[in-house]
Amino acid sequence: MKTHVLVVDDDPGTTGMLRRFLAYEGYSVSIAASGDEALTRTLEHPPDLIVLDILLPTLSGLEVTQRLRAAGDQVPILMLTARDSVADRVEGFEMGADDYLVKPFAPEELLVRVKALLRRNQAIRYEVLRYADVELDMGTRLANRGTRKFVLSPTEFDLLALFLRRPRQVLTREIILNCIWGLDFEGSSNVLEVYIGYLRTKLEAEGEPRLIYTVRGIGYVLKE
Amino acid sequence: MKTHVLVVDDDPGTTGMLRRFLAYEGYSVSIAASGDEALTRTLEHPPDLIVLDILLPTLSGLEVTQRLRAAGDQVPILMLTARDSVADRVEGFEMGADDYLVKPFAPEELLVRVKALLRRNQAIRYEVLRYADVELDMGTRLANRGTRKFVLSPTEFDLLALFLRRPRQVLTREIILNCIWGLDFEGSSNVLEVYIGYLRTKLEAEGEPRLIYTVRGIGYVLKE
DNA sequence: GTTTTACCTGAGAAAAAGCTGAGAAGAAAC
DNA sequence: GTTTCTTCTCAGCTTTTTCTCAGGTAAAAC
Repeated sequence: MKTHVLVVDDDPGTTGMLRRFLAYEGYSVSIAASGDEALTRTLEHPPDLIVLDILLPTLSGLEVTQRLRAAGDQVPILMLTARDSVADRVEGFEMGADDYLVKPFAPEELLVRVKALLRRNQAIRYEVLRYADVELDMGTRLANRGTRKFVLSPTEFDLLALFLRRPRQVLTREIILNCIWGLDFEGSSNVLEVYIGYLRTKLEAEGEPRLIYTVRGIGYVLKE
Repeated sequence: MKTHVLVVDDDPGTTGMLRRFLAYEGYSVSIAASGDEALTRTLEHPPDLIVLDILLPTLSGLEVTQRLRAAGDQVPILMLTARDSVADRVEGFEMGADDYLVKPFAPEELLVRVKALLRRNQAIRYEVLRYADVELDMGTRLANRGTRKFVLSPTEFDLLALFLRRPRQVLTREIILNCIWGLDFEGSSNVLEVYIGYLRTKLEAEGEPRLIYTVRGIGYVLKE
């Protein structure tokens, strides 16, 4: 399946050029000429990347970005600006754009940035964490131990991911609390114990051997 | 092994100050005065974090960042800018810097950001302490003498670590009590003797030769 | 050789740390 | 509006760790 790029611009010259150029480079391309057309197309057929002009009819590129991010859409966005307006650039980043390009630009320059964004995004999207017979797919958010699949709540998921990124390392309670709950000090709460309990019942069900060990007075480890 | 910070600036005043300050805070510090020196040093001995001035001879901080990121290096970068230039800031983030600080800055402020970046990246390096045939892994918290593994309680662990950091050196009872128990004076307690005993039974089990010797009237030594 | 001092060690009390079931409060889905 | 899911707190319980005590042993002093 080809990587799909949505190009949003109201100038037919620009869109035509980008369509030909990106198609030639092996991408499948669709075009939108206005802000709300961009949103509609994104909902109908989510692209892998959006090239988005700032100056658009109906909704500006900034507004499109803002709405997509508000809806939780993480698609990489490459913004195009007519002039090198620092204010626009800053605002764009604030809204959640991932990169910028100033018009006029050389098509090769756009290609470099498109590739960089896709690489960055794919690396994150398709990461699967593994240790022993445990797998955690960061894309689908599914977990399994051997053939047994199980689902995790958001916090359980983050916690397991943290352990899977540092197998065999003892993670101190302090580090875990800080990474997962953002707590800088250890209060009187015992959330951590509770969530370790939750994770164990899911991770070590059906009499499977222990994977999360407690290191008394320090924290916990993931190990065989 | 200490966390390693590379400071890149062409002003000897700044680098000298940062070297002393960061060294005092427990980091190992190296200095580069130009952009390509920074790249060379990073390749030779990858640091855990880079403090990078924007204005540099040969290659600017922005270019250094760009090249490192292009090479797939994910090391956290803290940028220093002479003035609060929004354009520089945006460009810096675009290139892949992780945080920035406007000169002049208070050293404490830098420290806060350095710590935050290191924590975020979890670039905490653990060392393995060794003496004779004893190993103590600070990351996994596993101890072994030769092939025999054993586990230690938190206090036993701290005590053994203290000895392993100063092999062959006599540690006075006063120093040990202060380091491990935070006691400033020697009360009527005999915790120290008890814990030396615990450590010996674990460290010198199965007829292995003595490693912790008592120096009567003074304290204890770790030696062969 | 005896006394004194410092240290060792077994037993067990006290304290700390961690586990788990029950359930309240809030958020999200229906 | 109701139901479900998620997060978090609380309280009782279990386990481990820490520390004290008391009697014993070894080294130094006399």
